[in-house]
Amino acid sequence: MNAPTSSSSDFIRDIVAADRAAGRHGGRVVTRFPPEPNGYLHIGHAKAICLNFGIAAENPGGICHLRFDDTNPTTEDPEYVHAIQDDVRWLGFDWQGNMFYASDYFERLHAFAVTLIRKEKAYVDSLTAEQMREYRGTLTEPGRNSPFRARSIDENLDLFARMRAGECPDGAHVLRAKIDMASPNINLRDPVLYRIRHATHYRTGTTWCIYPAYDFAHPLSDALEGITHSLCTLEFEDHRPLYDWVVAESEVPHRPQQIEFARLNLTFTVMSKRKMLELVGKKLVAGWDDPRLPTIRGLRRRGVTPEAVRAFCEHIGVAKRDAIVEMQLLEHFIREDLNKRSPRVMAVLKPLKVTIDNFPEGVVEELEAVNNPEDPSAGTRKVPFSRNLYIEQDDFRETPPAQYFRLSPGREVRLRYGYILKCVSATKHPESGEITELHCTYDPDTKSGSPQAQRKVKATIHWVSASHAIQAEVRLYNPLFVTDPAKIPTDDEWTRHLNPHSIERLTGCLVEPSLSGAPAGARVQFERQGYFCVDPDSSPTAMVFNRTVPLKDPWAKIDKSQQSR
RNA sequence: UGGGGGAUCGUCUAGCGGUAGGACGCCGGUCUUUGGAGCCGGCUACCUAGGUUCGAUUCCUAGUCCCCCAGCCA
Repeated sequence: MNAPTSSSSDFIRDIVAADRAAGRHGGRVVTRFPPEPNGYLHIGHAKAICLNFGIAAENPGGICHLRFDDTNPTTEDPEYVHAIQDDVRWLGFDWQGNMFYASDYFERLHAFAVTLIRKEKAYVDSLTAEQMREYRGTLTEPGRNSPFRARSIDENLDLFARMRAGECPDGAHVLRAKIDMASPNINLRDPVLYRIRHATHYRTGTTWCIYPAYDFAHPLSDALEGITHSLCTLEFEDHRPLYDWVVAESEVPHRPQQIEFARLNLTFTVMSKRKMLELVGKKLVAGWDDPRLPTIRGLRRRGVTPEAVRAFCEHIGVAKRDAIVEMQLLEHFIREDLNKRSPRVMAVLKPLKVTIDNFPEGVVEELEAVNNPEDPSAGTRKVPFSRNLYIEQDDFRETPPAQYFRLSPGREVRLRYGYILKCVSATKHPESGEITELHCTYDPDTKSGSPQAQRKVKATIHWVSASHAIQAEVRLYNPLFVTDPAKIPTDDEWTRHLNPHSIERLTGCLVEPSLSGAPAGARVQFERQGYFCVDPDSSPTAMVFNRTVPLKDPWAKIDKSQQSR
């Protein structure tokens, strides 16, 4: 009992393992990731991707297909098809040539529909959408049979042919399964199998004007591809009897099995395509790759690595209960991953000028800095040190509170990789009283790493050399919502709950010169400021950095204790 | 008062009749030539009520609460 279990174990993997052990499907395991190309992939999709591709990879000979569920011509676009492939690949998965489109099955799907009509398992209904809704009944009342339900096979065949031939306007008829209008499961009350849509499909053009519905196309696509385990989210549980009905009545040789799991929800963000589309459409975010969005592209632009996403997905597990995962958990995996791979550099977000009065003018000393204390192989670099520096405004207090060990008049701190610095005086703006410059002295005997550098001071601060530092803009990304979306009561005007400070732009930041020419996507950790990623918009003279994980002020404890005094 | 699902620390998850485990988070300590890192310690959970059993988170019964379903979306 209570034996430690592998992190990649869940009820679905148990089912798959049991099926293999029982020799079902000839011991084969074939899964699929079936997005509709009507939007960009997000972290919720990443969960499904990791699950489907993961299960395939764990089972000898297992494969996972990528299939575009493109059965609705009005919402789909090749832009999404490309983006989806790109994102799946970026996440590190390979469909090994097994990429399919439901639209490639349209002819075969149509043939199945004709077969169903011949078996009197499907009929053409000519009720309007509103009438159909009335006939369907409610959750508590059974539905009634459509007056068209009794049409003859020949009439149905003829009508269905006319539908296909384009003789009927949108909405004139639909093809419905003949199941049971009194079923307590509403999905079984003669669901629509085909509808008329005079629209141009991004792949089949105007070849078709009738399109199969999800409930018809999906199970048959699975069957056609030999999918063994068709994993989908919980809201399709009620569709499983229909899924099985379609597969059974269509008499396909292969019987895939639908298994449902809970979709991923994250605090302080949205995962619904509809809402994301609204944010993008109303320009409340910059685009699908806005780093505040939980899209794969947004995460990527923020500097999140595929390894971090996969580690997160593996950790959250797969279960049937509804869950809302805390954003901090995702951030934990991002930090953990970045911590190992990000070189540390010094940066000053809110600069305060410092002049070292006893350091000669015009002299530049090269100090050696460690690139990554956790990875010796990352090596070292030279950082220029001179008479004029900038430090972080927060690293100086004119009247230091208790427990504040950084600079203040008369106090000493160590400059990271450099010398001990002593503050002599602070210059103030004559009117605002704002500190504009610090005059300091340094102790030449305290160079970092030198044997004489024994003296200890209470704090170490970071800095950049004024004449060497490069200009930067830093974008700080905060939670998208002020209130957790799960707690927002109504659906309308939900965008009012967006955090007005979800992005803060800091211009005039300074970073050390080693970052000059850092490519877009390069990840760094600014000493004490967090993890940042070079944005594609970056220019060599004024770099743009996106923060990957919201910052918790490391000194907050001190400041808090100050406030409460 | 229809049908389908689900309830374990604040959060996510393990458990399959035998001392309720892990992770995040939080709290405290420690280290310090960055820390938000590292290290050490602590925190809090089986929806309820019955029953079966030597023993129930696990099995049974009855409740309670939560989620999903009435698109010609997927």
